[in-house]
Amino acid sequence: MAARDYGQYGGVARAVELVGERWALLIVRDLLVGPRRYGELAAGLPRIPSNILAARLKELQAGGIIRRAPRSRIVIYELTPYGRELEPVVLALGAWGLASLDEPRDEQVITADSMTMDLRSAFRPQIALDLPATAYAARVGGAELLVRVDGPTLDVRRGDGPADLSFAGRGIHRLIKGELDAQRAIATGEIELLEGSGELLERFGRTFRFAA
Amino acid sequence: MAARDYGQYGGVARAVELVGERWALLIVRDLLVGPRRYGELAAGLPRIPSNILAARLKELQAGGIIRRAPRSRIVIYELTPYGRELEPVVLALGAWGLASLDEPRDEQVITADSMTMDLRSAFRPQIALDLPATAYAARVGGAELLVRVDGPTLDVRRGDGPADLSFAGRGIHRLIKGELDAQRAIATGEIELLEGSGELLERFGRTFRFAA
DNA sequence: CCGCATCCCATGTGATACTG
DNA sequence: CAGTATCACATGGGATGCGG
Repeated sequence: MAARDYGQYGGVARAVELVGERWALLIVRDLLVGPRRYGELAAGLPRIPSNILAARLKELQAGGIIRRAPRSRIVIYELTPYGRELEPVVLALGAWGLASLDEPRDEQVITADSMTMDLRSAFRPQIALDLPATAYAARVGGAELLVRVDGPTLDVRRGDGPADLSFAGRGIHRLIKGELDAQRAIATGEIELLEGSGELLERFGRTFRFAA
Repeated sequence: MAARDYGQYGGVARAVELVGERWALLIVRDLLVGPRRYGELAAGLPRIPSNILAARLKELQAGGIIRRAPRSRIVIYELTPYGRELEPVVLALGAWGLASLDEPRDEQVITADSMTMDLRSAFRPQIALDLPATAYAARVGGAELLVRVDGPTLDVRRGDGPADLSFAGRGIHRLIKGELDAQRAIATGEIELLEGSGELLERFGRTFRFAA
C-alpha cells in the first residue's frame, strides 16, 4: 500500500514516491480545480478502474496530500495545504505537456477539469491586463466551461452562462499553441462560433497561449 | 513499449504519458546535471534493474526527451532541448518533495546528482547576492560535491577542490530545511566540519534554504 | 569492462462483478 | 454512491548472460 520507494534520499525521489504512481497526478490535477466526490473523480478519469482510484485516494491521504473534507455529510475529497502546493508543479508539467500535444484522437476525451487546468497553464496575465474584461463560453467534447478573464485574473468554472463569445470544437488546444489561426479555425470548422465575433476568438488566442 | 496512455487529451495527461513511468523522472533529474553514460546512470540509480533502465532510455528517446549524443564514439545520453525544458518541473517537484523529507534512513543513498538538484532547488539567488563569493566542499554518503556560489550564480560539480568550507554528514538536508541550526548540527555531530568556520556553515544554511 | 538482453517470479494494474 | 473482491495479465525487480 505504501508507495514503492526508490531507495534514495532527495527531493525528487521523495516527490515521485508520493505522487509518481500511475493516475496520482491526474487526481491531483482534478482536485486543484476544486473538491470532488468519488464519483466525480471517476467520471473525470473515465478509464481509471475503481479499485485503482480507491487505492490512490488512500495513498494520497496517507501521504498528506488529500483528505476527506471534514464536517461534510457526504464524502468529498480535497487537497490539503501541502497538496495545494503542487499547483505550480502541475501547471508547469501541463505547460510542458501542451508543447508536444498534437491533434486529439477520436478516442481521447477532454474533460472539464483537464481543460480548466490547460487554460490555467496557458493563461497570460500580462497580456490579459491590456485587454477588456471578457467572458467566454467554451464547449469541447462533453465539457462546458465558462471562462472569465478580468485583467490579470482568470476564473474558469463549469457550466454555461452569459458570455461575449461562445464557441465549440476540439481545435482549442491547437489555437492555444498558435498552430491554428483563429480565422482558419473558423474557416475550416475546427472551431465553431456559436455567438460573438471572430475578433473575440483572436483575443482568446492571445490571452491563452502556450509560451515555448 | 509505448507508454500506456490515459485516454485523455490534455497537457498534464500528455506529460505523465511521457515521463510518468517509474524511474523516468529520476533519469531526467540526473541528465539535468549533465550528459551521462549508461553505467553512470545505473550507478546513480542503484536500485534500477538494467532492463528497466534500458527500456526507459528507449521510451525517453522515442518521446524526444533524450538522445544519444551524436559524433561521440562512446554512448552518451543527453537531454534534447525539449527534455531540458523539464528543468523547472523537476526543480519545482524537488522543492515540493524536500518539504516532506524527514531524516534519511540508513538504507537510503544520497547520490551526487540527486544532491546537486536538491541544492539547485533550494538555492536562493537573492540571498546569495548579498554574500561574498564562497566555495563549499560537501561530502555526503559517497558523493563529493564542490559548490561554488558567486553572487546570484550557482555552480555545483562533482569531485573535490579548494574550498572555504569543507564539511560532511547526512544532516545537510535538514539544515537546508531549517530544521537543524548550524551550531546544533556541529554540536551533535550531524554535520562534521572538516575545514572552515561554523559561521560559514551558517552562511551555507542561509544560501540554501527551502522556502515553504 | 560497457551496454544492454533474457529469464523468472513478485507485485501492480485493469476489467468486471459485487456489496453495504 | 462509494467503494471491495476477484482474477487474468502487464510491468517491475533481481540475477545472470553475452556480444562488442
